[in-house]
Amino acid sequence: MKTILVVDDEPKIVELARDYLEHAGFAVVSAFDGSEALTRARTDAPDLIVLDLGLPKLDGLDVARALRRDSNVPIVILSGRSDESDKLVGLELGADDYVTKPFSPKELVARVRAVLRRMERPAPASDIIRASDVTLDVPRMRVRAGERDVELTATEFQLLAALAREPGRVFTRSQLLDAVHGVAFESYERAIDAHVKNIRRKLERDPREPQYLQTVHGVGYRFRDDDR
Amino acid sequence: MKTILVVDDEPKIVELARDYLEHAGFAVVSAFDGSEALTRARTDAPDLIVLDLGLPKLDGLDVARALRRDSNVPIVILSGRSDESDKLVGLELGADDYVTKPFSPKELVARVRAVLRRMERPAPASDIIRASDVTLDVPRMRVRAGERDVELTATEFQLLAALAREPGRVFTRSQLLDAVHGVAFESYERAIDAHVKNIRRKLERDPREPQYLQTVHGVGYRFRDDDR
DNA sequence: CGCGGGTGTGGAGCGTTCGTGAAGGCCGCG
DNA sequence: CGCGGCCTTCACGAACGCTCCACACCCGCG
Repeated sequence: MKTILVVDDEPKIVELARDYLEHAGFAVVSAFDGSEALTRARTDAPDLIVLDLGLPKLDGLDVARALRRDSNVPIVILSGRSDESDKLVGLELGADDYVTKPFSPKELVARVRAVLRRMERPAPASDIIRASDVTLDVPRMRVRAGERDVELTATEFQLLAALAREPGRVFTRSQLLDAVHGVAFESYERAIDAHVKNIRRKLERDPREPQYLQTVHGVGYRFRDDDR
Repeated sequence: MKTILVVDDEPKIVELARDYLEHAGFAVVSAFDGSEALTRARTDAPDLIVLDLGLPKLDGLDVARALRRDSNVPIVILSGRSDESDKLVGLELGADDYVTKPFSPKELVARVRAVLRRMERPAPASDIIRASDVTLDVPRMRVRAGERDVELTATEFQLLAALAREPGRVFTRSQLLDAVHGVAFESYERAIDAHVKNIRRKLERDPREPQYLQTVHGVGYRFRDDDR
């Protein structure tokens, strides 16, 4: 269950928010001034913070800044006046959403839900290729080998993706050319060798002893298949 | 002029509310039990409903649920008992506000006004995009990078928003054109380059070493992804 | 063990893609 | 009707990376 920290100096606002948020299935903790907010943020580790800007003593802006310094917990701003809020809200402190008073509690709940949903982005599984300890993130065009990030060019990425999609399967140079360009692009097949060389240089720990991209003499290349 | 439907089985309450609401410039229709309330809600299409929970026959709760099924007309609950149970129940069915009896008619008017005001503004569709230390306030079309405010044109803003919504993801020029114009607007794809150049000039600390808008050679562009 | 074809590698060449400044055109505003 | 923004388009130079080559090395087979 997600925990929400509600910060406002007006108890009625806090209670209204608490009612609706708890009813929506959240656990709610509250704070009535800035320093209390910072303490609670540390101790209760909320998943999201609803923060009023007009706080006594420590202003909401300062609270937000302080929070941002060592965490990026999502923040939903409650801004008092809608005119003043124009300049301050969100921008200066990196809030994730804001609601202007007077607010509908239903809207608050909706925005809290929306922000939380936005935060969890587990990247669609189908767009991720895993093979051995190498991970390809296709939409981001990124590669990780173990703990290292690897920078590949577009063609190198496509070539590696084609191989890693079916670990163990052997691909001929011609097949790999097809994967890299569209279909039937006539060219020097040994260009593949050059790409493999460059991928190995960036991907392999010891390029002279390739672990991932294996050569199949007289046929082509394959990606290492762990369970075999 | 706005029409308010007042539902209560006690005529004195209805009259009290009617007096004050009409005086405040609303048209008022009334109903004294649940089924009448549903009929009037359909025929008179009120802009807001003031609903007592303790009704004979068809309970206020059931009325509210029935109303919610095919409309989202705002509802202000009049709860007889001041204990918490009614309040929670009211929340359950998505009331927009509640007033506990005995109530001050002035307070009722104030709440009705507040709820209607909220409804008019179709919820300041606040949407904030945060990526790296760049914040976009979409409804206000504002951008802030670190401590600096950045002025962008409409097209530049949309382009940046599209990229920053999914940090790290690589977009082709064609996809970005779609994001900027409607669907499939035919034009020179490299117009995107010009926009990227202009955004960089305003956004980046050193436009020759872009931190935020990264180019992916042969593919397109992406927004920096801090946490990989 | 020797031979031939296949593969690894560094580097050069060159086409493609990108960055940039500037010019043209559209549109809204005064 | 003129002016100023803004988007688009173009041209040119620079950067990038794909291709291709030359040569060394390796493997497999007779």
